[in-house]
Amino acid sequence: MASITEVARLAGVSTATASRVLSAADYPVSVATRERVLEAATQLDYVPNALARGLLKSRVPVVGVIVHDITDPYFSEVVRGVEDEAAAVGYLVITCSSERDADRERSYIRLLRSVRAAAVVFAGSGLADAAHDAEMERHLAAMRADGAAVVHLSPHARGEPEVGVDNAAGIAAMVGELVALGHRRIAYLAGPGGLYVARERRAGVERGLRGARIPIDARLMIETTFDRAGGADGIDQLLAGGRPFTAILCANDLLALGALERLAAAGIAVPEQVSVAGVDDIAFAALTAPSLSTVRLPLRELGRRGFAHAVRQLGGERPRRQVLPTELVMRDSTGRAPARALPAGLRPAATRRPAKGAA
Amino acid sequence: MASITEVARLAGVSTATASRVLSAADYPVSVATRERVLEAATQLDYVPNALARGLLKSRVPVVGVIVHDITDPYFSEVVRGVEDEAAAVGYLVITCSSERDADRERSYIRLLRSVRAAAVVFAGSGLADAAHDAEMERHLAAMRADGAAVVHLSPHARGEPEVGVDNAAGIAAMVGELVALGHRRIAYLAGPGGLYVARERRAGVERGLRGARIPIDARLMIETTFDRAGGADGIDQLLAGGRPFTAILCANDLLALGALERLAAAGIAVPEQVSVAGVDDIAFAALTAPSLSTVRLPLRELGRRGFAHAVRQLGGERPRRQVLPTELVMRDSTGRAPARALPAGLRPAATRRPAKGAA
DNA sequence: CTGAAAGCGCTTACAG
DNA sequence: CTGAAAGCGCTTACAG
Repeated sequence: MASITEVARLAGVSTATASRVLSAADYPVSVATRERVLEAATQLDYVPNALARGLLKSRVPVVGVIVHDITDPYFSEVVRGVEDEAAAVGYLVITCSSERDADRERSYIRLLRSVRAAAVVFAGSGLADAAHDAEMERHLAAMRADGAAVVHLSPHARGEPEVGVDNAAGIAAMVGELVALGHRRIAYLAGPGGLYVARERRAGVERGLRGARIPIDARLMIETTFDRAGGADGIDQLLAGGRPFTAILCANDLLALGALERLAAAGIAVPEQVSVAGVDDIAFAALTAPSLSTVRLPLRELGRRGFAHAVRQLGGERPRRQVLPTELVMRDSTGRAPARALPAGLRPAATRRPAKGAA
Repeated sequence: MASITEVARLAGVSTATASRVLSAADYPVSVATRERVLEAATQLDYVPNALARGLLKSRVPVVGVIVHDITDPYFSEVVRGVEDEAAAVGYLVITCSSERDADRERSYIRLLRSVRAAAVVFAGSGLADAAHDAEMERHLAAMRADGAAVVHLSPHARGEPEVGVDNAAGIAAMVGELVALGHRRIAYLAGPGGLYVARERRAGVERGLRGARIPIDARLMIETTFDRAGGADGIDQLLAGGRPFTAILCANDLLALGALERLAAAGIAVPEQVSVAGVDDIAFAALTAPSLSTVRLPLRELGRRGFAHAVRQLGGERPRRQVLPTELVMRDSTGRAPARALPAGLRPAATRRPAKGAA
């Protein structure tokens, strides 16, 4: 690959001059010289070496995005947002699926530091773990000290995200909507208790319940993982638990999908016997049967804004925190509360359930 | 951030020695010296500068993956496979959503070259376009000349992929399965005619049909985009076309999802009135109602093998081409052929359709 | 408006 | 087993 030296030679100028026309946007160079350099560059198919430049600036136009799993539609949507914005300014995006594993996260951060990524955005929420947090804080401090931008899109140990979403308000609104439909016994599949975003959403549910003067029944609040399997498990626990409920709110759509599947398998009609709702509005939420009512999060926009925030940081600004609005999307999985609450209202055929034992 | 110079100084050795213990895996260094260097490195939280190293080797441990859209579950799955394998050897993966747009693809390749990515894997299929192909070939030749690895996971202008899947065999098998279920009038939503993978799949369908001695009816072969909207459009065209059919095979699952939605909206029962099948087996294929019969492609494995192939290329090997097997997954969207074929068998209520006009 | 030269942080012959 | 030195491809004061 041709280097700037070769371009300079072909154009009959010094590398300094070549560099100035090729990268310093507004450095004064005579028109004739400029043209000769440009001509030489295209002739040699010159592609600037970002490593050499990065070595000088100790920063390369690359942003790392730490996600739980790029395969999870929540995260691929956020990454796409980052990518759209990044592409516009010539940045490349590195995807890091950490599986919320401290070791993987650590090693990704290290690699990102080693390539001198200009920015890192944490798309997912932090997992409460003091030791890991402390170490992560050290890494991030080092990155920042080196001039890199760090942006969070979800709550974490070190506080609120630079660009986020009002999880609590969104889900509280959904509680309100369910209450308006006549539901008073609302079960909640809460996601992992250690995840900050899950805590925030749970707080929103409790706020919504309190707002409707509905006492919080701890036995209807189930901790789960954050995937479809968690949704199925949650349903099993609720049915086994024996506490009546007419609606199931899920801390995210994946949980709701799992719940819907499990409910269908048990022959329980949605929304006739139970209403189900989620949070996120991933692409597939509109395609389930019945289609899923959910709290829409502006995922792609979150990614876009997150990257834009990083760019501003890099530019020396101290951009202000942003909270993007959520939106209720009521589809077919929610309806008026039935006369008889589950699990008492279960049809005999559906009472079969795993022998896990009741609470 | 501490440099190797500082580590060397703290350890009381030359940078050459420090470099040798820190990176040259098996260079002979006395145990005592080695320990002092390692000690100094951890004490200073030394993170090697991949840019400096990359500048020397003119290659950085980073792989770019060109996808159509990271948000498409097909591609996020492949990317995850690449990532899993890459993480194991300390490589980072850069995601490039090109939207199959020549300009975006071009600019991504340029950026990838500028950061001296060690490898680039093309996850998606090429789009037939002579001018673009020629330019791409130039870029790739330049990358290869510079020692970078280039791997394709799908057919393209320059031929067969280094690691691929037998698209034609997979879909031909699905045709066979439908024939076994009594279908003889099989419609096909073919995807974009310009896409090599779509051509390959179409050839598979035709092969399957010929194998069953079923004449190919061009009016049942519909060109579409490769997304849900294309599936819906395809259904509209088939219904408007008036040619009888009892099954609809789709060139990918996204198309099948769109078809399923449109069919449901039209009140047509699947599989009672029509069978529907796809290709890919994306995660959601199991969750549709009815669940989708499809040709499973080992997407994650494709990504893994693709990256492994690149690594071998980088190691100077000339690894052989691989074709991964596909697998038929029959779920609930396919069944025995009905007595009356669509669209003649349509219930009156479902004949309403867009005023697009018939073929 | 232009150029000579130093230096970013590494690795690697070359010499000892 | 260890070190001095050159050089990868850029950018940027500094001088003119």
